[in-house]
Amino acid sequence: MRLAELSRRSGVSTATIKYYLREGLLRPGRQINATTAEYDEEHLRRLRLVRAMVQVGQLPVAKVREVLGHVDDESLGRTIRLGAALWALPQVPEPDEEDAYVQAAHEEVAALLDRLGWENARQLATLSPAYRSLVVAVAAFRRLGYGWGAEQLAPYAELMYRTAVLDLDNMETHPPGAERIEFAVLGAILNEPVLRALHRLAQEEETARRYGFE
Amino acid sequence: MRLAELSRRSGVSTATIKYYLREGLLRPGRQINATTAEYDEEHLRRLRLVRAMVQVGQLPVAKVREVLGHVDDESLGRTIRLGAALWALPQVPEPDEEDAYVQAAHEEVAALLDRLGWENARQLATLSPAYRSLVVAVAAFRRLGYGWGAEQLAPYAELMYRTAVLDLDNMETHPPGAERIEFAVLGAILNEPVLRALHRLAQEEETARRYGFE
DNA sequence: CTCCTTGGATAAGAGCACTATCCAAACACG
DNA sequence: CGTGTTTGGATAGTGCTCTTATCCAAGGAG
Repeated sequence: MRLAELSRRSGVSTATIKYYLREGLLRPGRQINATTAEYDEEHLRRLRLVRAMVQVGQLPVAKVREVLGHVDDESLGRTIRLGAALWALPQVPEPDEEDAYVQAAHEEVAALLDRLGWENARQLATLSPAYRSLVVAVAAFRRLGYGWGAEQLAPYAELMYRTAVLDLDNMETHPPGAERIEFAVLGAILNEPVLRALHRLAQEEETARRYGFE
Repeated sequence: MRLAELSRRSGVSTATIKYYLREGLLRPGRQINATTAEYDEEHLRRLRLVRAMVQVGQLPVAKVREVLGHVDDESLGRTIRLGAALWALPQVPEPDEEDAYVQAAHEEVAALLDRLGWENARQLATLSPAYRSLVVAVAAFRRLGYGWGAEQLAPYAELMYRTAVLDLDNMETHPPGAERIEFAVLGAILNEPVLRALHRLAQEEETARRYGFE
């Protein structure tokens, strides 16, 4: 298939496909001659994956390249590859460690992990971007005068833990192999919009149940 | 307090504060004379709120203005004000209703709501941006060949429902009044990063438990 | 009186995701 | 054949957003 057909079947303009090729999100097609290149189903699939990440997952193009780079890196073990891909996801800006609110949030989050018995997360704490993101968010709440402590966070954390269990169960229904990582990464990226949407829908439902539409 | 002090206490540069003033995110200070204006604690609070929305909540500045506009709109009832603010949050792009994947996703999501007995959400379906976001995300999965059906979504939805119950319980611990809406909106916006971070942390924890670190 | 600071207006910059324009090579078709 | 369209690659430009820089006249501090 040539570029024009790839464009038609994916619904992405040729100009944008060229852009993705330049950015290294898509491998170049098999060059037939100076002015023609041939693309295959794998390109189409990859292109749809990129689109899903960009449009639904709201990932910046540079991040997509980084994530796909980890997914494709054959030199790494599977778990590491997945982890590396997930850690490459965009995060909130670096916290200012001098800030008193940030320090308080640090302690709060550490206490939360202890209370939950998340030993592994506790060990990864200084490294994990998710940990830092949590600290930043908790600090933002505190700065505004709302106390989010381990006590309030714990029930949310329990629910998220059960969500993560679902995620991994889900992943294990797929046969191991190269595309399992792709599925896992895709899951991690596209699950979040799904969860967010479900969360907002649930909020609407529960608000209506409690207070009606009035 | 003058602009320079507002800047110092909030950690936001004077240039950026001026920008927010221009954009109408911050009410102008009390004008003392031609070259001096006086700001108070309320300005500082609002500025921190704006910063939290922009930096932690990742809201575009235009959305922040819109959301705050709804929060401040005294002419509306409280529930409506909250709803309007939440519906102003950024969503995924409009789905292409012609697309077969989108149509299939529509049916899947409708089936899900029926199965869950979310009558209110079902009624709001055509209006709610969250519903549309869900449809888009599910369609993206299907386009890549992964079937996300009502069956797989239901357990996630249950967990999100319980999260929403926590949200509202949490909100009700705050005394009713003007700032309760601010708290609710803030909660809706800043909760999401918190949930996302907890979710990722939980994934890391569970992955490590199942597969170890390497 | 002098020098620094203030707030407002305007312009400038940087980053991102695309999009439009050219171009020469190559194929399609009457 | 030849003529007109299509191809992929290179380059530059667009529109948007958030933020910063530059000017400016008026005020205030020492």
